Amino acid sequence: MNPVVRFAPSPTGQLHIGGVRTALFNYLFALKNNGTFLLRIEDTDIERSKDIFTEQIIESLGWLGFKYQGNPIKQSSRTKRYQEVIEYLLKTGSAYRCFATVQELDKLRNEKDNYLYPRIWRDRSEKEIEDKLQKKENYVIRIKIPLNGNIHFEDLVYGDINTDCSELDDFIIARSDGTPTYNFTVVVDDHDMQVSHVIRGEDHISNTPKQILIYDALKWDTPEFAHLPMILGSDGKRLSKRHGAVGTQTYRDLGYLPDTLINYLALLGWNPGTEDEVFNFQFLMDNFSLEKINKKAAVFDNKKLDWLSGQHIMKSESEELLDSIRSIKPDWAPNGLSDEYLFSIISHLKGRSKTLLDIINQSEYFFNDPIKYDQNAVAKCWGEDTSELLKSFAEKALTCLDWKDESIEACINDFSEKKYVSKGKLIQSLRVSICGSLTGPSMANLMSLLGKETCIRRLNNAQKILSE
RNA sequence: GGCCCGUUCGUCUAGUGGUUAGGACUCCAGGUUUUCAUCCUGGCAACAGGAGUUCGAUUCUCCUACGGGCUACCA
Repeated sequence: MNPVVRFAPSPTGQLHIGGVRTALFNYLFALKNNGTFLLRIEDTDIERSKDIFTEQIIESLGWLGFKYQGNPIKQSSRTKRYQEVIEYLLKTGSAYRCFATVQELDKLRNEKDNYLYPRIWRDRSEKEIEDKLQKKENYVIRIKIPLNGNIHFEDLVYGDINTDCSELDDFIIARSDGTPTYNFTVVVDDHDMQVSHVIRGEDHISNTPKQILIYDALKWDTPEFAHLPMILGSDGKRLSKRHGAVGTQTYRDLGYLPDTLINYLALLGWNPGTEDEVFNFQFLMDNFSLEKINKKAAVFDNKKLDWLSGQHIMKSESEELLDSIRSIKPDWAPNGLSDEYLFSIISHLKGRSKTLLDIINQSEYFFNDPIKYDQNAVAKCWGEDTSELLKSFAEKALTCLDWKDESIEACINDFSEKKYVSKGKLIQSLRVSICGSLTGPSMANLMSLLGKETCIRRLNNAQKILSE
Protein backbone atom coordinates (compact mmCIF):
# COMPACT_ATOMS: atom_id res chain seq x y z
CA MET A 1 0.00 0.00 0.00
CA ASN A 2 1.37 3.38 -0.96
CA PRO A 3 1.23 5.90 1.85
CA VAL A 4 -1.05 8.90 1.86
CA VAL A 5 -0.01 11.97 3.80
CA ARG A 6 -1.38 15.44 4.14
CA PHE A 7 -0.34 18.90 5.19
CA ALA A 8 -3.12 20.60 7.11
CA PRO A 9 -2.44 24.24 7.94
CA SER A 10 -5.03 26.60 9.33
CA PRO A 11 -5.33 29.81 7.35
CA THR A 12 -4.83 32.22 10.22
CA GLY A 13 -1.64 33.83 8.96
CA GLN A 14 1.26 33.54 6.55
CA LEU A 15 2.66 30.06 6.11
CA HIS A 16 4.85 29.71 9.17
CA ILE A 17 8.39 28.41 8.94
CA GLY A 18 7.43 25.55 11.26
CA GLY A 19 4.58 24.75 8.93
CA VAL A 20 6.99 24.62 6.02
CA ARG A 21 9.09 22.05 7.85
CA THR A 22 6.01 19.93 8.52
CA ALA A 23 4.92 20.23 4.91
CA LEU A 24 8.43 19.38 3.73
CA PHE A 25 8.70 16.20 5.80
CA ASN A 26 5.28 15.07 4.64
CA TYR A 27 6.21 15.81 1.05
CA LEU A 28 9.58 14.09 1.25
CA PHE A 29 7.98 11.07 2.88
CA ALA A 30 5.44 10.85 0.08
CA LEU A 31 8.04 11.26 -2.66
CA LYS A 32 10.43 8.78 -1.12
CA ASN A 33 7.74 6.14 -0.67
CA ASN A 34 5.85 6.68 -3.85
CA GLY A 35 2.93 8.04 -1.89
CA THR A 36 0.38 10.79 -2.19
CA PHE A 37 0.69 14.26 -0.73
CA LEU A 38 -2.56 16.10 -0.02
CA LEU A 39 -3.39 19.59 1.19
CA ARG A 40 -6.17 20.34 3.60
CA ILE A 41 -7.16 23.76 4.84
CA GLU A 42 -8.29 23.65 8.45
CA ASP A 43 -10.63 26.57 8.63
CA THR A 44 -13.09 25.51 11.29
CA ASP A 45 -12.17 28.58 13.31
CA ILE A 46 -14.37 31.01 11.44
CA GLU A 47 -13.22 33.96 13.49
CA ARG A 48 -9.54 33.71 12.63
CA SER A 49 -9.54 32.00 9.26
CA LYS A 50 -9.22 34.26 6.23
CA ASP A 51 -9.34 33.40 2.56
CA ILE A 52 -6.40 35.65 1.89
CA PHE A 53 -4.23 33.41 4.06
CA THR A 54 -5.38 30.33 2.20
CA GLU A 55 -4.25 31.97 -1.02
CA GLN A 56 -0.94 32.94 0.53
CA ILE A 57 -0.34 29.43 1.82
CA ILE A 58 -1.01 27.94 -1.60
CA GLU A 59 1.26 30.51 -3.19
CA SER A 60 4.04 29.75 -0.71
CA LEU A 61 3.78 26.03 -1.31
CA GLY A 62 4.05 26.78 -5.01
CA TRP A 63 7.13 28.90 -4.44
CA LEU A 64 8.72 26.07 -2.48
CA GLY A 65 7.80 23.64 -5.21
CA PHE A 66 5.68 21.33 -3.05
CA LYS A 67 3.10 19.76 -5.31
CA TYR A 68 0.01 18.37 -3.66
CA GLN A 69 -2.37 16.12 -5.47
CA GLY A 70 -5.77 17.41 -6.54
CA ASN A 71 -7.52 20.39 -5.05
CA PRO A 72 -7.02 21.42 -1.46
CA ILE A 73 -9.78 20.19 0.82
CA LYS A 74 -11.44 22.87 2.83
CA GLN A 75 -13.02 21.85 6.07
CA SER A 76 -15.58 24.60 5.73
CA SER A 77 -17.02 22.72 2.77
CA ARG A 78 -17.53 19.54 4.72
CA THR A 79 -20.09 20.60 7.30
CA LYS A 80 -22.62 18.09 6.14
CA ARG A 81 -20.28 15.17 6.58
CA TYR A 82 -19.28 16.31 10.05
CA GLN A 83 -22.91 16.58 11.05
CA GLU A 84 -23.59 13.12 9.78
CA VAL A 85 -20.75 11.68 11.84
CA ILE A 86 -21.81 13.61 14.91
CA GLU A 87 -25.33 12.27 14.52
CA TYR A 88 -23.91 8.78 14.42
CA LEU A 89 -21.83 9.37 17.53
CA LEU A 90 -24.88 10.73 19.32
CA LYS A 91 -27.02 7.82 18.25
CA THR A 92 -24.51 5.21 19.30
CA GLY A 93 -24.03 6.83 22.65
CA SER A 94 -20.40 7.83 22.12
CA ALA A 95 -21.23 11.50 22.38
CA TYR A 96 -23.76 13.57 24.25
CA ARG A 97 -25.28 17.01 24.46
CA CYS A 98 -24.05 19.24 27.23
CA PHE A 99 -26.14 22.21 28.25
CA ALA A 100 -23.68 23.71 30.70
CA THR A 101 -23.03 27.37 29.98
CA VAL A 102 -19.61 28.90 29.58
CA GLN A 103 -20.16 30.93 32.74
CA GLU A 104 -21.12 27.87 34.68
CA LEU A 105 -18.02 26.01 33.60
CA ASP A 106 -15.75 28.97 34.20
CA LYS A 107 -16.96 29.07 37.75
CA LEU A 108 -16.22 25.38 38.25
CA ARG A 109 -12.83 25.79 36.65
CA ASN A 110 -11.86 28.55 39.02
CA GLU A 111 -12.84 26.55 42.05
CA LYS A 112 -10.40 23.75 41.33
CA ASP A 113 -6.70 23.65 40.75
CA ASN A 114 -6.81 20.55 38.69
CA TYR A 115 -9.79 20.93 36.45
CA LEU A 116 -11.40 18.38 34.22
CA TYR A 117 -14.85 18.93 32.85
CA PRO A 118 -16.98 17.23 35.54
CA ARG A 119 -19.22 15.43 33.05
CA ILE A 120 -22.36 16.95 34.49
CA TRP A 121 -24.42 16.19 31.40
CA ARG A 122 -23.00 12.82 30.59
CA ASP A 123 -25.71 10.66 32.08
CA ARG A 124 -28.84 12.75 32.06
CA SER A 125 -32.18 11.19 31.22
CA GLU A 126 -33.58 11.50 27.75
CA LYS A 127 -36.50 13.38 29.12
CA GLU A 128 -34.30 15.99 30.68
CA ILE A 129 -32.46 16.51 27.44
CA GLU A 130 -35.68 16.61 25.44
CA ASP A 131 -36.86 19.27 27.81
CA LYS A 132 -33.86 21.46 27.19
CA LEU A 133 -34.13 20.96 23.46
CA GLN A 134 -37.77 22.00 23.56
CA LYS A 135 -36.74 25.19 25.30
CA LYS A 136 -34.19 25.75 22.55
CA GLU A 137 -31.34 26.08 24.97
CA ASN A 138 -27.79 26.12 23.65
CA TYR A 139 -25.67 23.04 23.96
CA VAL A 140 -22.36 21.67 22.84
CA ILE A 141 -21.60 18.09 21.93
CA ARG A 142 -19.03 16.23 23.92
CA ILE A 143 -17.35 12.93 23.33
CA LYS A 144 -17.86 10.28 25.96
CA ILE A 145 -14.42 9.25 27.16
CA PRO A 146 -14.21 5.77 28.69
CA LEU A 147 -14.01 6.10 32.48
CA ASN A 148 -10.94 3.95 32.65
CA GLY A 149 -8.47 2.20 30.46
CA ASN A 150 -5.29 3.06 28.70
CA ILE A 151 -4.73 4.47 25.26
CA HIS A 152 -1.55 3.42 23.58
CA PHE A 153 0.03 4.26 20.27
CA GLU A 154 3.45 3.83 18.82
CA ASP A 155 4.77 7.07 17.47
CA LEU A 156 7.14 6.63 14.55
CA VAL A 157 9.45 9.24 16.05
CA TYR A 158 8.78 9.23 19.79
CA GLY A 159 8.04 5.56 20.32
CA ASP A 160 5.48 4.27 22.80
CA ILE A 161 3.04 6.81 24.14
CA ASN A 162 0.59 5.83 26.84
CA THR A 163 -2.26 7.85 28.25
CA ASP A 164 -4.67 6.96 30.98
CA CYS A 165 -8.29 7.69 30.12
CA SER A 166 -8.73 9.30 33.50
CA GLU A 167 -6.50 12.13 32.27
CA LEU A 168 -8.92 13.07 29.56
CA ASP A 169 -11.85 15.44 29.45
CA ASP A 170 -15.11 14.75 27.73
CA PHE A 171 -13.94 17.34 25.26
CA ILE A 172 -16.15 19.28 22.91
CA ILE A 173 -16.52 18.05 19.36
CA ALA A 174 -19.18 20.52 18.26
CA ARG A 175 -19.68 24.06 19.49
CA SER A 176 -23.03 25.54 20.42
CA ASP A 177 -23.31 27.02 16.95
CA GLY A 178 -22.99 23.52 15.55
CA THR A 179 -19.51 23.91 14.10
CA PRO A 180 -17.13 21.02 14.76
CA THR A 181 -13.80 21.40 16.52
CA TYR A 182 -10.29 20.42 15.54
CA ASN A 183 -9.83 17.12 17.36
CA PHE A 184 -12.98 15.84 15.73
CA THR A 185 -12.62 17.13 12.18
CA VAL A 186 -9.05 15.97 11.94
CA VAL A 187 -10.19 12.40 12.52
CA VAL A 188 -13.06 12.51 10.07
CA ASP A 189 -10.93 14.13 7.39
CA ASP A 190 -7.92 11.90 7.80
CA HIS A 191 -10.20 8.91 7.59
CA ASP A 192 -12.14 10.14 4.58
CA MET A 193 -8.95 11.17 2.81
CA GLN A 194 -7.51 7.74 3.58
CA VAL A 195 -4.48 9.23 5.20
CA SER A 196 -2.11 6.46 6.20
CA HIS A 197 0.53 8.49 8.02
CA VAL A 198 -0.19 11.54 10.11
CA ILE A 199 3.01 13.57 10.23
CA ARG A 200 2.66 16.74 12.27
CA GLY A 201 4.16 18.86 15.04
CA GLU A 202 4.99 17.50 18.45
CA ASP A 203 2.43 19.83 19.97
CA HIS A 204 -0.13 17.30 18.80
CA ILE A 205 1.17 14.35 20.79
CA SER A 206 -1.21 15.12 23.62
CA ASN A 207 -4.11 15.39 21.20
CA THR A 208 -3.47 12.03 19.63
CA PRO A 209 -5.06 9.86 22.36
CA LYS A 210 -8.22 11.94 22.13
CA GLN A 211 -8.32 11.42 18.43
CA ILE A 212 -7.70 7.71 18.79
CA LEU A 213 -10.77 7.52 21.03
CA ILE A 214 -12.82 9.05 18.24
CA TYR A 215 -11.44 6.56 15.74
CA ASP A 216 -12.43 3.84 18.19
CA ALA A 217 -15.93 5.18 18.68
CA LEU A 218 -16.33 5.24 14.92
CA LYS A 219 -14.79 1.78 14.57
CA TRP A 220 -12.27 3.18 12.13
CA ASP A 221 -8.66 2.07 11.82
CA THR A 222 -6.11 4.52 13.12
CA PRO A 223 -3.36 5.77 10.85
CA GLU A 224 0.32 5.74 11.78
CA PHE A 225 1.49 8.76 13.70
CA ALA A 226 4.81 10.54 13.45
CA HIS A 227 5.38 13.69 15.46
CA LEU A 228 8.06 16.20 14.60
CA PRO A 229 10.10 18.12 17.17
CA MET A 230 9.28 21.79 17.57
CA ILE A 231 11.29 24.62 16.11
CA LEU A 232 12.22 27.19 18.72
CA GLY A 233 13.42 30.79 18.63
CA SER A 234 16.88 31.77 19.87
CA ASP A 235 15.45 32.23 23.36
CA GLY A 236 14.32 28.61 23.44
CA LYS A 237 10.68 29.56 23.21
CA ARG A 238 8.35 28.31 20.56
CA LEU A 239 9.02 30.15 17.32
CA SER A 240 6.58 33.02 16.89
CA LYS A 241 6.23 36.53 15.56
CA ARG A 242 8.21 37.77 18.52
CA HIS A 243 11.30 36.25 16.94
CA GLY A 244 11.07 38.38 13.83
CA ALA A 245 10.68 36.73 10.49
CA VAL A 246 8.67 33.53 10.59
CA GLY A 247 6.56 33.85 7.45
CA THR A 248 7.63 32.10 4.28
CA GLN A 249 6.95 35.12 2.14
CA THR A 250 9.16 37.21 4.35
CA TYR A 251 12.05 34.85 3.69
CA ARG A 252 11.40 35.01 -0.01
CA ASP A 253 11.41 38.81 0.10
CA LEU A 254 14.62 38.75 2.11
CA GLY A 255 16.24 37.02 -0.84
CA TYR A 256 16.50 33.41 0.24
CA LEU A 257 16.04 30.70 -2.36
CA PRO A 258 13.44 28.00 -1.81
CA ASP A 259 16.18 25.38 -1.91
CA THR A 260 18.04 27.15 0.87
CA LEU A 261 15.03 27.21 3.13
CA ILE A 262 14.24 23.59 2.35
CA ASN A 263 17.83 22.52 2.96
CA TYR A 264 18.03 24.37 6.25
CA LEU A 265 14.66 23.20 7.53
CA ALA A 266 15.43 19.61 6.59
CA LEU A 267 18.52 19.79 8.77
CA LEU A 268 16.48 21.00 11.71
CA GLY A 269 15.55 17.76 13.39
CA TRP A 270 16.82 15.43 10.73
CA ASN A 271 20.13 14.52 9.20
CA PRO A 272 21.23 11.94 6.68
CA GLY A 273 24.42 11.02 8.55
CA THR A 274 26.71 12.62 6.00
CA GLU A 275 29.32 15.23 6.81
CA ASP A 276 28.19 17.42 3.99
CA GLU A 277 25.24 19.63 4.79
CA VAL A 278 24.55 21.38 1.52
CA PHE A 279 21.88 19.41 -0.27
CA ASN A 280 19.71 19.79 -3.27
CA PHE A 281 16.14 18.58 -3.31
CA GLN A 282 16.90 15.39 -5.13
CA PHE A 283 19.28 14.31 -2.40
CA LEU A 284 16.72 14.95 0.30
CA MET A 285 14.15 13.05 -1.65
CA ASP A 286 16.40 10.04 -2.02
CA ASN A 287 17.64 9.97 1.53
CA PHE A 288 14.73 11.03 3.66
CA SER A 289 13.47 8.68 6.32
CA LEU A 290 11.37 9.09 9.44
CA GLU A 291 13.81 6.96 11.47
CA LYS A 292 16.46 9.66 11.31
CA ILE A 293 14.25 12.32 12.81
CA ASN A 294 15.32 13.65 16.18
CA LYS A 295 13.16 14.00 19.24
CA LYS A 296 14.74 17.19 20.48
CA ALA A 297 13.33 20.60 19.68
CA ALA A 298 15.70 22.67 17.55
CA VAL A 299 16.59 26.34 17.73
CA PHE A 300 16.34 28.25 14.47
CA ASP A 301 19.72 29.83 13.71
CA ASN A 302 19.75 32.68 11.21
CA LYS A 303 23.55 32.65 10.99
CA LYS A 304 23.62 29.14 9.67
CA LEU A 305 20.73 29.89 7.35
CA ASP A 306 22.77 32.75 5.91
CA TRP A 307 25.79 30.57 5.40
CA LEU A 308 23.71 27.93 3.70
CA SER A 309 22.06 30.59 1.61
CA GLY A 310 25.47 31.78 0.42
CA GLN A 311 26.35 28.21 -0.51
CA HIS A 312 23.22 27.80 -2.58
CA ILE A 313 23.58 31.17 -4.27
CA MET A 314 27.14 30.37 -5.19
CA LYS A 315 26.11 27.07 -6.71
CA SER A 316 23.13 28.41 -8.60
CA GLU A 317 23.17 29.20 -12.29
CA SER A 318 23.11 32.90 -13.04
CA GLU A 319 20.05 32.38 -15.22
CA GLU A 320 18.08 30.99 -12.29
CA LEU A 321 19.29 33.73 -10.02
CA LEU A 322 18.15 36.37 -12.47
CA ASP A 323 14.66 34.86 -12.49
CA SER A 324 14.63 34.77 -8.72
CA ILE A 325 15.84 38.34 -8.43
CA ARG A 326 13.18 39.53 -10.85
CA SER A 327 10.50 37.73 -8.86
CA ILE A 328 11.32 39.73 -5.76
CA LYS A 329 12.45 42.95 -7.46
CA PRO A 330 11.04 43.27 -10.96
CA ASP A 331 12.63 46.67 -11.53
CA TRP A 332 16.15 45.53 -10.74
CA ALA A 333 18.53 46.87 -13.42
CA PRO A 334 17.67 49.68 -15.83
CA ASN A 335 15.77 48.89 -18.99
CA GLY A 336 17.71 48.13 -22.13
CA LEU A 337 20.41 46.00 -20.61
CA SER A 338 20.73 42.57 -22.13
CA ASP A 339 20.17 39.46 -20.03
CA GLU A 340 23.70 38.40 -20.97
CA TYR A 341 25.09 41.50 -19.34
CA LEU A 342 23.01 40.84 -16.24
CA PHE A 343 24.20 37.23 -16.14
CA SER A 344 27.78 38.49 -16.09
CA ILE A 345 27.03 40.82 -13.24
CA ILE A 346 25.39 38.06 -11.29
CA SER A 347 28.16 35.61 -11.92
CA HIS A 348 30.64 38.13 -10.53
CA LEU A 349 28.55 38.85 -7.46
CA LYS A 350 27.09 35.50 -6.53
CA GLY A 351 30.32 34.27 -4.99
CA ARG A 352 30.28 37.14 -2.55
CA SER A 353 26.60 37.23 -1.66
CA LYS A 354 24.61 35.51 1.05
CA THR A 355 21.21 36.37 -0.37
CA LEU A 356 19.61 37.72 -3.51
CA LEU A 357 19.28 41.00 -1.68
CA ASP A 358 23.06 41.06 -1.32
CA ILE A 359 23.42 40.74 -5.07
CA ILE A 360 20.91 43.51 -5.61
CA ASN A 361 22.58 45.79 -3.11
CA GLN A 362 26.05 45.27 -4.55
CA SER A 363 25.04 45.81 -8.13
CA GLU A 364 24.52 49.56 -8.00
CA TYR A 365 27.81 50.58 -9.60
CA PHE A 366 27.17 48.33 -12.58
CA PHE A 367 24.26 50.54 -13.49
CA ASN A 368 25.17 54.02 -12.33
CA ASP A 369 28.27 56.14 -11.93
CA PRO A 370 29.09 56.55 -8.25
CA ILE A 371 27.59 59.66 -6.74
CA LYS A 372 29.03 59.19 -3.32
CA TYR A 373 32.41 57.68 -2.54
CA ASP A 374 32.81 55.54 0.53
CA GLN A 375 34.56 57.75 3.09
CA ASN A 376 36.70 55.01 4.50
CA ALA A 377 37.88 54.01 1.09
CA VAL A 378 38.64 57.59 0.14
CA ALA A 379 40.67 58.15 3.27
CA LYS A 380 42.60 55.00 2.62
CA CYS A 381 43.22 55.20 -1.11
CA TRP A 382 43.03 58.74 -2.29
CA GLY A 383 46.05 60.89 -1.59
CA GLU A 384 47.63 64.02 -2.96
CA ASP A 385 49.09 62.26 -5.96
CA THR A 386 45.91 60.38 -6.85
CA SER A 387 44.57 63.05 -9.15
CA GLU A 388 47.66 62.90 -11.31
CA LEU A 389 47.65 59.11 -11.14
CA LEU A 390 44.08 58.83 -12.37
CA LYS A 391 44.69 61.34 -15.10
CA SER A 392 47.64 59.55 -16.55
CA PHE A 393 46.06 56.15 -16.17
CA ALA A 394 42.99 57.34 -18.02
CA GLU A 395 45.24 58.57 -20.79
CA LYS A 396 46.95 55.23 -20.99
CA ALA A 397 43.65 53.37 -20.88
CA LEU A 398 42.48 55.38 -23.82
CA THR A 399 45.24 53.84 -25.89
CA CYS A 400 44.17 50.35 -24.96
CA LEU A 401 42.41 49.27 -28.09
CA ASP A 402 41.29 45.78 -27.20
CA TRP A 403 39.18 46.29 -24.04
CA LYS A 404 39.30 42.75 -22.62
CA ASP A 405 40.24 41.28 -19.26
CA GLU A 406 43.76 40.32 -20.33
CA SER A 407 44.63 43.55 -22.07
CA ILE A 408 43.32 45.61 -19.18
CA GLU A 409 45.37 43.49 -16.82
CA ALA A 410 48.40 44.09 -19.03
CA CYS A 411 47.66 47.77 -19.09
CA ILE A 412 47.52 47.91 -15.30
CA ASN A 413 50.73 45.93 -14.95
CA ASP A 414 52.55 48.03 -17.47
CA PHE A 415 51.39 51.29 -15.88
CA SER A 416 52.34 50.10 -12.42
CA GLU A 417 55.85 49.23 -13.64
CA LYS A 418 56.55 52.30 -15.70
CA LYS A 419 55.23 54.75 -13.10
CA TYR A 420 56.71 52.95 -10.12
CA VAL A 421 53.28 52.68 -8.49
CA SER A 422 52.50 49.52 -6.58
CA LYS A 423 49.83 47.49 -8.26
CA GLY A 424 47.78 47.30 -5.10
CA LYS A 425 47.77 51.02 -4.61
CA LEU A 426 46.90 51.64 -8.22
CA ILE A 427 44.05 49.19 -8.29
CA GLN A 428 42.55 50.40 -5.08
CA SER A 429 42.60 53.98 -6.32
CA LEU A 430 40.93 52.87 -9.52
CA ARG A 431 38.37 50.84 -7.61
CA VAL A 432 37.27 53.72 -5.43
CA SER A 433 37.06 55.96 -8.47
CA ILE A 434 35.11 53.53 -10.58
CA CYS A 435 32.93 51.80 -7.96
CA GLY A 436 32.83 54.25 -5.11
CA SER A 437 33.77 51.52 -2.67
CA LEU A 438 36.57 49.14 -1.82
CA THR A 439 34.85 45.85 -2.36
CA GLY A 440 34.00 43.87 -5.43
CA PRO A 441 35.19 41.52 -8.13
CA SER A 442 38.61 41.62 -9.68
CA MET A 443 39.41 45.01 -11.19
CA ALA A 444 40.19 43.90 -14.72
CA ASN A 445 36.98 41.85 -14.86
CA LEU A 446 35.06 44.78 -13.60
CA MET A 447 36.53 47.26 -16.05
CA SER A 448 36.00 45.06 -19.06
CA LEU A 449 32.42 44.46 -18.00
CA LEU A 450 31.69 48.16 -17.50
CA GLY A 451 33.24 49.10 -20.79
CA LYS A 452 35.99 51.45 -21.71
CA GLU A 453 33.86 54.52 -22.08
CA THR A 454 32.24 54.16 -18.66
CA CYS A 455 35.55 53.51 -16.94
CA ILE A 456 37.25 56.51 -18.42
CA ARG A 457 34.28 58.73 -17.68
CA ARG A 458 34.31 57.63 -14.07
CA LEU A 459 38.06 58.12 -13.80
CA ASN A 460 37.69 61.62 -15.16
CA ASN A 461 34.85 62.38 -12.76
CA ALA A 462 36.92 61.25 -9.81
CA GLN A 463 39.92 63.16 -11.03
CA LYS A 464 37.84 66.30 -11.33
CA ILE A 465 36.58 65.94 -7.78
CA LEU A 466 40.12 65.36 -6.54
CA SER A 467 41.57 68.37 -8.22
CA GLU A 468 38.94 70.70 -6.79
C1' G B 1 -1.17 22.37 39.51
C1' G B 2 -1.91 17.57 36.48
C1' C B 3 -0.32 14.67 32.31
C1' C B 4 3.05 13.97 28.11
C1' C B 5 7.79 14.78 25.67
C1' G B 6 12.82 16.14 25.71
C1' U B 7 18.27 17.21 27.67
C1' U B 8 26.07 15.86 23.68
C1' C B 9 30.27 22.45 22.34
C1' G B 10 26.63 29.23 22.19
C1' U B 11 23.52 26.85 17.86
C1' C B 12 22.46 22.43 14.38
C1' U B 13 24.16 17.59 15.09
C1' A B 14 27.35 12.45 14.81
C1' G B 15 28.49 8.66 18.05
C1' U B 16 29.65 4.08 21.20
C1' G B 17 29.15 -0.29 27.38
C1' G B 18 36.03 0.94 26.86
C1' U B 19 36.82 7.00 21.37
C1' U B 20 42.23 12.11 22.13
C1' A B 21 33.62 12.37 22.20
C1' G B 22 33.64 13.63 15.45
C1' G B 23 31.50 17.30 11.90
C1' A B 24 28.87 21.99 10.53
C1' C B 25 27.56 27.23 11.77
C1' U B 26 29.27 31.27 14.78
C1' C B 27 33.60 33.51 17.04
C1' C B 28 39.12 34.19 17.38
C1' A B 29 44.30 33.83 15.22
C1' G B 30 47.22 33.08 10.89
C1' G B 31 47.88 32.27 5.39
C1' U B 32 46.32 32.94 0.05
C1' U B 33 44.02 37.16 -2.70
C1' U B 34 44.84 44.20 -5.74
C1' U B 35 39.86 44.82 -2.17
C1' C B 36 35.60 42.10 -0.51
C1' A B 37 34.03 37.29 -0.70
C1' U B 38 35.86 32.48 -1.44
C1' C B 39 39.56 29.09 -0.02
C1' C B 40 43.34 26.85 3.35
C1' U B 41 45.56 26.12 8.37
C1' G B 42 44.99 26.39 13.50
C1' G B 43 42.19 27.60 18.04
C1' C B 44 38.06 28.22 21.76
C1' A B 45 34.00 25.17 23.12
C1' A B 46 29.76 19.79 25.10
C1' C B 47 27.96 14.37 27.16
C1' A B 48 22.45 18.88 32.93
C1' G B 49 23.14 16.86 38.21
C1' G B 50 22.80 12.64 41.60
C1' A B 51 22.27 7.51 42.63
C1' G B 52 22.25 2.50 40.79
C1' U B 53 23.70 -1.77 37.23
C1' U B 54 28.77 -2.93 35.52
C1' C B 55 35.58 -4.45 35.76
C1' G B 56 34.13 0.08 33.13
C1' A B 57 29.23 4.39 31.78
C1' U B 58 28.14 10.01 27.62
C1' U B 59 25.74 5.32 26.20
C1' C B 60 21.33 1.04 30.35
C1' U B 61 17.74 2.04 34.90
C1' C B 62 15.76 5.37 38.55
C1' C B 63 15.42 10.19 40.86
C1' U B 64 16.11 15.52 40.65
C1' A B 65 16.68 19.94 37.93
C1' C B 66 15.77 22.56 33.68
C1' G B 67 13.22 23.32 28.97
C1' G B 68 9.03 22.49 25.76
C1' G B 69 3.94 20.75 24.78
C1' C B 70 -1.22 19.73 26.11
C1' U B 71 -4.74 20.90 29.75
C1' A B 72 -10.26 26.37 25.24
C1' C B 73 -17.20 26.42 22.58
C1' C B 74 -7.96 27.68 18.92
C1' A B 75 -5.77 24.57 15.49
